Amino acid sequence: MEKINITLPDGTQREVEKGATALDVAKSISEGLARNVLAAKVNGEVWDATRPLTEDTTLTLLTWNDDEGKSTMWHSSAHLMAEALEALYPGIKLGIGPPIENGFYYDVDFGEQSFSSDDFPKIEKKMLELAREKNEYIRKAVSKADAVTYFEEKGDEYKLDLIKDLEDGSITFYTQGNFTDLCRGPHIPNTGFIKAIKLMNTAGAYWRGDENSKQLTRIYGITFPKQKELSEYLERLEEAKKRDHRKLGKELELFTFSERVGQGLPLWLPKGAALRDRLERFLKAAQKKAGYDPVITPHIAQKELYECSGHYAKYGEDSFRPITTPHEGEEFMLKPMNCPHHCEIFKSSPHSYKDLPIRYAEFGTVYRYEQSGELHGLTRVRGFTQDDAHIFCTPDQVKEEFVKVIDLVLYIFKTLDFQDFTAQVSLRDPENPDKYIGSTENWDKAENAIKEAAAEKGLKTVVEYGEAAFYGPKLDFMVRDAIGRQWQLGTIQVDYNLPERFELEYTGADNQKHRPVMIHRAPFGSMERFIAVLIEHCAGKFPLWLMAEQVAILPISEKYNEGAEALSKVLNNSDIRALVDNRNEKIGRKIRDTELKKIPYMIIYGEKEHESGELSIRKQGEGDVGSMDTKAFIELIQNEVNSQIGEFE
RNA sequence: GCCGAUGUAGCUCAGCGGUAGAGCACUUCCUUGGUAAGGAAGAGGUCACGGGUUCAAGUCCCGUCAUUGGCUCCA
Repeated sequence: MEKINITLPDGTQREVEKGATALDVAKSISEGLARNVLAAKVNGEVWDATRPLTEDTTLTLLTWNDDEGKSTMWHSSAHLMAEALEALYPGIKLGIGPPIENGFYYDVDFGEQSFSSDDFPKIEKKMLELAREKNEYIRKAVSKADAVTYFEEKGDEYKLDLIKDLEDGSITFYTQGNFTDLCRGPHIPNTGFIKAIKLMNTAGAYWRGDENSKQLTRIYGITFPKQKELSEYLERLEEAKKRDHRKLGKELELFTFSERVGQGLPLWLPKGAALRDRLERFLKAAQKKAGYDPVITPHIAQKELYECSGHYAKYGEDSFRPITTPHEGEEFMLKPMNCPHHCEIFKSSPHSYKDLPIRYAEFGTVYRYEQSGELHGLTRVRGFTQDDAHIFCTPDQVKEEFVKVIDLVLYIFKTLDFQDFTAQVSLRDPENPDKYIGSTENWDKAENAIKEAAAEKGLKTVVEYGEAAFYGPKLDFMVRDAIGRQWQLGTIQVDYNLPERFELEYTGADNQKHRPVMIHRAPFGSMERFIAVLIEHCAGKFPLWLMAEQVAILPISEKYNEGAEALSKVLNNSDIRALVDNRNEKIGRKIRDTELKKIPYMIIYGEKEHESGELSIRKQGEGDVGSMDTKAFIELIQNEVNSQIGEFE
C-alpha cells in the first residue's frame, strides 16, 4: 500500500496510507480528538474531514475552537435547515445558505406558502430530529449537465442561476439524509455534531442582492455543539440588549428623537449635552497641544462649492435638496462635509512651505440624507457632528502627521478604556490602478507612510487592498467593545483629490508653486456614533470624569437636607458635580434610585455624619466603602478623575 | 428606498368588536426613617395620524407617518 506523509501544525510527521482521511489521522492521535473534528485544513485549504488525502500534506485539524471549524459547522447547519424546510414545506425553492459571523442563513422562496417566525419551533424540532440521525454529508463531483438536469427536475431556478456561472468539472453536490444541495463545501462529517439549534429571525433579501430581483425570505439561525454554549450565546445577546444605547440613552436621559423634528435628527437632553461637551473639551485640549487651529464654518454653502469638490456629482441626487433664496433663486446645500469649507479657509491667504503643516479643526455638524431604513439610534443619523480636522502638508510630511494623529487616537482609546482595537489599512486595488486620482509616486509614498506609521506605533493592523477611497488611502480604527462587538470609529484619510479640485497651493523652497496633500481625520468619527458606542461599551457607567452627576448626597431624613446642601456646595466648589436627594423618602429608597441612575458615588448623610464630619461613602455597584472626612473625599474624587484623563503629550 | 414586525398614560406593557387598564414615575397627605422599593389618596390617554367597514372600532380593512429586524447604501 502506498504511503503519504502528513505534517501536523506542531511540526511532527506521520505516515499514513494513501486515501486515509483527516478523521483517520485524528483517530490515530486520540479518539477524543476525532470526536471533535469538524473539518481539516489541507495544504491551506479547508476540506471535509472525511475526504481522502492523496498526497503529502500539511494538515490542521479544525474543531469548534477554530473559526473555520465554526463556519464549517454553520454551513452544514444551513443545509440541515434546508432539509427540515423541504420536509415541512414541499416545493420551496432555495437560494444561498452560507455561514456568517454568528451562525448562518438560508434564502428561501416559499412561493404561495405562508411562513413566519412563529414556525421556528416546528423547524427547530425537525432539525434536531434530523441531526440525531447523524446523517453523513456526502460529497459528490457532478458534471455541469447533470447538475442542470437535477435542478431542472427539482424546478429550482435559483440553483440553476448559480450553476450557470460555474465551470464544468468544478461542480460538487453534497447530500445528507434526503437533501442534496449544490455546494462547494466543506462540511462536517455528519449532522450529529449539531446539538443545539436556535433560529433567530427572518428578513427579506433580494436574490443576488439586486433590488430588481425577487425578494426571498432569509432565515437566520445559529447552532452549537453543546446546549450550554447556546445558552451562553443567548445570554450574551441579552446583555447586548441591556446595553443598547437607545435604551440606556432614554433611561439616563441623554438624548431623544421627535417625530416632529424628523427622523435621524437627535435631540440632546441636558445630561447628554453635558457628556458630549465634556468629550469635546477633552479632545480640544489635546488638539491644542497637538498644534491644531480651531476654525468655525457655517452649516450651509452654495451648491457650487460641492460641485467644485465633486461631492455634488457623486452624492447630489441622494442628498437633501438644495435650499433656495427667496428672490434670485440661488441654491445652497446643507453641508455634508466640512472639508470644502476648510479648503476655502486654506485658500484665503497664500502659504509658504514654512507654514506647513496647517491643521484646521472643527466640531462640524453635517447633514446627509441617509435612507430611512438605515437610521439606527445615534449610530446612523441624518445630522451629526464630526470631530473633524484637515491637515494640509507636503507629501513628505504625511508620515509624521499620521504618526501624530495615531498618537491622538491612542490617547483617546486609552482614556476611554477601549483596549481591544485593530487598525485597518485601506490601500489601492492593484487590479484597477486607473480608479484612483493622484500620481502613482504620491500614492506609493502615502501608502508606505501609513504602513510605516502604523508599524512604528505597534498597531495591530489588517491590510485591505481595494478598500481605499478613490482620492486616497486610509487608516480606520475598529474597536471591540466590552461584549466583543466590533465598531468602526476613528478614521485618517489621505486626499489628493480636493487639493487638486480647489487648486490649493503653497510656495516651496524653490519658489515654485506646489500642491499640498490633505489629511482628513476624525478620532471619534462622529460624536453621535462615538457616544453610542461608548454607552454600550461601559453599559452606561461612564468613567467618573464624564459623569454628569458624580456624587449623590443622600440625607437620612429631611432634618439633614440643609447640611447636605451645604456639603454639596463645598463639593461643587471643588469642581465635583454633586446633587442632593432631598425627597421625603427612606434611605434605602434613595440608595436604590441612585444606583439605578448609575451615579458613581453616594454620601449617606445623617446625624452621625453631621456630628462627626466623617462622611459615609458608597460606590455604585459596590456598596458601603467606609467613611472619610470631606477633604479626603474631595481628593479621592479628584485623583480618580486625574488618573482617568491623563495627559496628552 | 425595499420586505417583515410594531405603535395604548412620562416609562414598561396588558386589553384584540360592546363604558380605556396595571406596575413604575408624577402630585398631595401621613410617616422622619441608617445602606437597593414605607403607607394612603389623587392626577394623567382624540388608544400614532387620516380614511373605510359596522348599530358599535385600540380592537377588522386601506393609506400615511414613526420605530424596529433584515436587505441595498454610506462623502
